[in-house]
Amino acid sequence: MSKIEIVPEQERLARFAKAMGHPTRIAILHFLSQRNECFFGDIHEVLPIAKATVSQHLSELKEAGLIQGTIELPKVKYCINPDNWTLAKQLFAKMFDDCCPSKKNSCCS
Amino acid sequence: MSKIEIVPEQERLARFAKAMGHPTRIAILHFLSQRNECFFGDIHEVLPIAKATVSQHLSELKEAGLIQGTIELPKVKYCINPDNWTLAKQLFAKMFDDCCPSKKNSCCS
DNA sequence: AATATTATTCGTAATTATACGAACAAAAAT
DNA sequence: ATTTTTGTTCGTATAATTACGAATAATATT
Repeated sequence: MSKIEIVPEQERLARFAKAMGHPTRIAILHFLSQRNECFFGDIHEVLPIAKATVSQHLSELKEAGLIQGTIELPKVKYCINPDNWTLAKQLFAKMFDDCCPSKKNSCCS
Repeated sequence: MSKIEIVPEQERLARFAKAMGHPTRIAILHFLSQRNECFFGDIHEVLPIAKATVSQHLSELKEAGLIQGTIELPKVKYCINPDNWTLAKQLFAKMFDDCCPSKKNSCCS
């Protein structure tokens, strides 16, 4: 049997998933998705955690590519990264459509 | 401003995402999605890691609910958990549809 | 120049994740 | 009864994550 080779697309999907793998970061993404104006302070204000921790979570989301931040002194404005958001959406959809229960002859029959 | 409350649905989504947040586990899910028969040995055979590690990754996926394992002595058969697979698919889709770039007046305009 | 505002980075502690080989468990085959 | 087959669990080492307060940076305001 040939070995599994993990392709870049799978690495990317795992990276997106990892970034989404914390309740606070899901909450941040949801919050960002509901607002036009999204400054760091707004996000921090509604979360029960220290600002250093909020900043860390935002970094994780930013490094994964799911959000982007722009400096608007003295504030920093965050928002969803639309291109990568679309990419992530597609990669997840592809993954989930790859298999059951929609597909016949699946392992889940 | 009211505080964010993380709802169970978001906890569940984060749990799914966390389980998918490793390239090896993405590869395992993809492998399972492509096969009818999925024994532990088949999975281990195609991965370049120790069986103890494979078992750990399968546990993580199982505890998150994405897969299920049934004993067929002396083997263990793994497959996608169809109900939770559908749930995960829906939760991710809902998350990604919640926001841009499909939505107008989004934060990403 | 000094102070205030805003958010990141630093330093650190505690927890969790990842990986391995060895030991173990359970039943089938000899 | 012993051996073989198949996976899990144990013990352990290393790395990464999560969280906090304090320190810092960068600019605007006074």
